[in-house]
Amino acid sequence: MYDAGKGVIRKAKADDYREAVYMLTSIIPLGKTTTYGSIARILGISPRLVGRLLAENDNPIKVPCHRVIKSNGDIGEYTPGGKDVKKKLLALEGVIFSDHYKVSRESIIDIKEIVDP
DNA sequence: ATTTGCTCAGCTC
DNA sequence: GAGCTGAGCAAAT
Repeated sequence: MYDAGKGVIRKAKADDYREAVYMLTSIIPLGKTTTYGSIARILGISPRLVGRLLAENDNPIKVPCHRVIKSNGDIGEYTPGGKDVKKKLLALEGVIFSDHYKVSRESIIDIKEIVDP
């Protein structure tokens, strides 16, 4: 982001991406999941960044980080409570699981399908 | 199915 | 200032 008027350049750091990541995460429909890679690709950042930002999210209510999983369908990590809680939450929302820690591919959608259907 | 290499902001030394 | 770490990804084996 740039603020040319003041000649101040705000570096595109985690703070700037944070908003975008949160927004994208919060628009994931109930019962569906997305991958870190999808988000990262839209924002033009690396997948690990997405995870790092979500890990530091200060608003778990508004940002359902549990709806973001790995691209291979496996659940990533989950700071508040661990994977078990994450899986439980997802299952409760209607996400289909093929294995104990793997989400069925049908419950995974690309974030792009949401922002640009 | 498993191993390997890549990525890049943040934290630590 | 240099190096390690990590809520991952993708390609090669």
